[in-house]
Amino acid sequence: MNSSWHENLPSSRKKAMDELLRGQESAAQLKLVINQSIGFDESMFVEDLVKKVMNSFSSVLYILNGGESDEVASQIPLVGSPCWDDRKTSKDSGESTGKSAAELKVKDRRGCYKRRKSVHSRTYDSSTLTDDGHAWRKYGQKVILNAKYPRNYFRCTHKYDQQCQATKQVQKIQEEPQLFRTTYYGHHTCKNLLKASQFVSDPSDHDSSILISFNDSTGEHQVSKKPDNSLLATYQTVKQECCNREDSMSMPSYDPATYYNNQGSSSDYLLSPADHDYMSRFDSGDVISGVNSSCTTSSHSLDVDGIMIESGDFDDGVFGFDL
DNA sequence: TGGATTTGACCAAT
DNA sequence: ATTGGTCAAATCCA
Repeated sequence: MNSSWHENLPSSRKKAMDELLRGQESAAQLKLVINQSIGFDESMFVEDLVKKVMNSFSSVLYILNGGESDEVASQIPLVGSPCWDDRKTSKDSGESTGKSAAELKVKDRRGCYKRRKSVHSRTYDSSTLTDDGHAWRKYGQKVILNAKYPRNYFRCTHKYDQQCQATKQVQKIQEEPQLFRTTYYGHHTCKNLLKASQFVSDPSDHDSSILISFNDSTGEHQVSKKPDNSLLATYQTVKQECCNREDSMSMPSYDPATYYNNQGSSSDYLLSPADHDYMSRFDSGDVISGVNSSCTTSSHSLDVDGIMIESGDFDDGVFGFDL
């Protein structure tokens, strides 16, 4: 992600996008004002409306921007390319050509992945590893240079049956070994609706707050709970992210990711419990909100992130909360 | 026995 | 040449 997309646009389109961004910002501010002035029930209704408004902004921005995001484009293999994931097919074709399976395997894998650099990510720190509502499968662990703890790689369980491209990395934070840093890449395009009903936040958690860190240069943000003493009532999806080895991770359970599509200035926002609720409900729209998006590639979840990735290149604070 | 994890190897980016 | 992300065979486990 870089700043060129915005600079290179025709001036009329750029103006339109700037205007939309202002409208989006205003909607975000409106939400905050409303949250402070009305009751919980009304708040939920209003938040829903604001979310729809902001999604509309995001969708239009997305369309004006060409309807494509680096993230999505870079992570979905092209049909017919070596990465197009039908490993059975590639194996079968390998046998039919007479070349050794090993040789072909190596060739088939060429160019099948790229390093993440410009890809948007959401980083979330937590002292507990609890369920984020999705089924993950570990596919790798790597010792990282100058890092005391290894990095663990997870992909969505439905990568192959539903072509879901979501992945995440989990690593103990060296400075704070009691904390885990989870970085999410891509979006779930799987229909994993079973999880939604099980996604219940702990009422006791209302006393806690969340610290979100925005990083303008990278487009990243972090959401950390402080204090992190919450555990969800139900955890069920992470298959085996727990082990007892000292040099690895201790992952008793998984926290529902309270990361969410957000972007703004390089400031830290200390959210109120109400905001936490809000985030819990709308995060990952797919499984949590159930308001207007499902866990599909359609529209908003993707669009929003696509836009928000790039919005970091705008002036600080252009975006408040992206819903 | 099928699905999940482990772990060494492969490969692209730097 | 080094490093990080991914693959896939071997292994584990319910």
